[in-house]
Amino acid sequence: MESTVTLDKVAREAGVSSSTVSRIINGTANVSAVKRENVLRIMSELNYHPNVLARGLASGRSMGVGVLTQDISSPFYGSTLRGIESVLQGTGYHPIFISGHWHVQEELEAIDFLLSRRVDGVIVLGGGVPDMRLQDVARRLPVVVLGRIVPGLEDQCLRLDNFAGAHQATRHLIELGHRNIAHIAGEASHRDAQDRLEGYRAALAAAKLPFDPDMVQPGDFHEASGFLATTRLIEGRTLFSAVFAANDQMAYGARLALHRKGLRVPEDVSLVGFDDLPGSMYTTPPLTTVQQPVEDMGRAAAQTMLRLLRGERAEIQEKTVRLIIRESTVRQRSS
Amino acid sequence: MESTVTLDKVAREAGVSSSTVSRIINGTANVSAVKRENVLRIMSELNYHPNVLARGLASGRSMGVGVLTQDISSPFYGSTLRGIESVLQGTGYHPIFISGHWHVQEELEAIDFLLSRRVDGVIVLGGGVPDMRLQDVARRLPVVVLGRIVPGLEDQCLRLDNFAGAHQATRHLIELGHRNIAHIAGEASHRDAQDRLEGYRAALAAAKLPFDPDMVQPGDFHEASGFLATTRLIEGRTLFSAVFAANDQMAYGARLALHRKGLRVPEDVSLVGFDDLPGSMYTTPPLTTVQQPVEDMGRAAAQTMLRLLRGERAEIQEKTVRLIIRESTVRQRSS
DNA sequence: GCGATGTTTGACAGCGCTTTCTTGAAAGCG
DNA sequence: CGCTTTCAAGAAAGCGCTGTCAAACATCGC
Repeated sequence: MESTVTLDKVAREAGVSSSTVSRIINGTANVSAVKRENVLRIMSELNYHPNVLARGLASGRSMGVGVLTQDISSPFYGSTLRGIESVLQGTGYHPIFISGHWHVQEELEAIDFLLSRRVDGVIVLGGGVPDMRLQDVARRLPVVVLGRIVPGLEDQCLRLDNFAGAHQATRHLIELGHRNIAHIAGEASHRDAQDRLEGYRAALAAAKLPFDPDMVQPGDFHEASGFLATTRLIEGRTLFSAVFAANDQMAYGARLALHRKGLRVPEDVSLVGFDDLPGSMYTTPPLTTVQQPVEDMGRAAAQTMLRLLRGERAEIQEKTVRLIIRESTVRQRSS
Repeated sequence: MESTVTLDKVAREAGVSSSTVSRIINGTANVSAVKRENVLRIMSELNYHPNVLARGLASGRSMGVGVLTQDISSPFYGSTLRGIESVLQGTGYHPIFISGHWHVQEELEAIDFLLSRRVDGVIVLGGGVPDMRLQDVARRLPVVVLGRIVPGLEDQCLRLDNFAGAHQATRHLIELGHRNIAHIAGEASHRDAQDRLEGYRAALAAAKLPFDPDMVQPGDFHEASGFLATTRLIEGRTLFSAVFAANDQMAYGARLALHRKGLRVPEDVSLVGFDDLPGSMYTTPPLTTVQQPVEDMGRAAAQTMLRLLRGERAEIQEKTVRLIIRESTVRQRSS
């Protein structure tokens, strides 16, 4: 095994000083064409790859962007990560992903980890890290936050209008003639879940429909909870002709519960989700849902981060949600 | 903003040398209890966090494990990453994920990237990096490979028996009385896809059923290709009562195509997938599929990596696939 | 042809940590 | 009591790179 090739070795081999090689690599200053050619040739001959650690230590910039996500395997966050990755690609910066699993303690540790890793910036996806901690971190390096608004960092936060999305979804059902619309709520402690519930209630109110607490079943954003919630709904005494689930995963669960009970979608019950996961286009029937441009948001976050890293002002443009009407919703049969 | 707290600062504050502080942090040598207490106290008072870059540079170990995946947002790889993450958690090592997108060139660059990042080990998930390159890398640092067998590195490779899985899946359909079983193949260049096709053929042969090339439709492991393949199948002249898709995502697509054409699953057509993605339990009907213990494999890979990093021998235990019979397959009605 | 600019290049001091080597003190021994 | 052994603790030399500074060299105008 050849011992590691260092910049010094390249310099010696090329008969120039290490500074010169460094300059060639970084384009920090002019270097005569002859030397440049020569050094570049030797670099590739020796298969030289700069030591990122040393570079980071010397320059103070690690070229890493910390990304605090919640669950790397979640379809929802996955798309966002992909968006971030694709923007950072080729910029010299690299994302470092770490998951908090919706666990404040873990998230805090993750942030410490990223800081000790000397990342140049941090992108935070949702989660429950106290605002104060984020403000703190933001004082030291660029921070971009997705999915929540941190006071004082408004310019670097991107949040979707969950309220509007839920409102649209519910109104869509109302316009189709549904009067008894159930809602499967998300994890009650999540801001997103609260907003979606509010959107649902507001849409009912706007249509002068009564709000029935029994029509709202708690869930936790996972399939199983959607299944259970729907089962409770069916077995309960209240009648419903439509279900609005606070996210697609719970809508999947609901779909199965309805199927189990012999209820057809959309003939017997209309179903709407939220998120527009990649798979929602391929459920049977394809799911009507509120599209969150997740990958887009990831891209926007990364772009904003790049701007901040360049010392420019953050300039994060609002993303809007959009109801995607597919085949899980249909006009209520006049009964 | 307080300037960064360095080890030296802690040492000065505590009235000891930096060596001593280092020793306390790393437990490299004995330090009198009094000093230790004092230093630890000061460390937390100053909120000191070691600079990982400097540490890596000095010690030669970055405490990072490179993970070359293909698509960070894929449900399949996502679970594996999660497994890796969970095992590494708390060991001091940290995964650094990078995606190759099934693009040899990108994968090669990703490996270079990881090496320049001075990771202490590399876990490779499938992909098309030439064996030679991996053998090369393995000469320099621990390598664990999932999803393929690299000659010379057999001990550090973990591959599932795709052939057996496909064989089981197909046999299951045959045992249910199906005689005309179609197959939606995966990306032809993937070893996994080839093996699954072989398993399918072998099962047919074992049952003395004829192999009809028209019954095999090409796909690319994504939903859309499953949809298209199935549409072709339905519109083609060959009759079939069951479909075995080379992965779950294509099975989802197939499911929808059948639905569109008014064919019911499983009443009219039985459907089997491969992978057992988290969502497959919640499709309608729940999908019969071959379970790959993906998260498990991720864990196994990470554990093996840890062993290698400790200088122990790799000892990667075989994982087996298992057919999960759910509700998308049913006995062929005697016609 | 000479001083005044401007540009390329090398020497060298860190970046924050680990680790070897050394020292000094305490402990052990006959 | 004088010696060796043991062990905690400090000094100092890097790890591989960047970036400042100043020297060296080339270019130009008059």
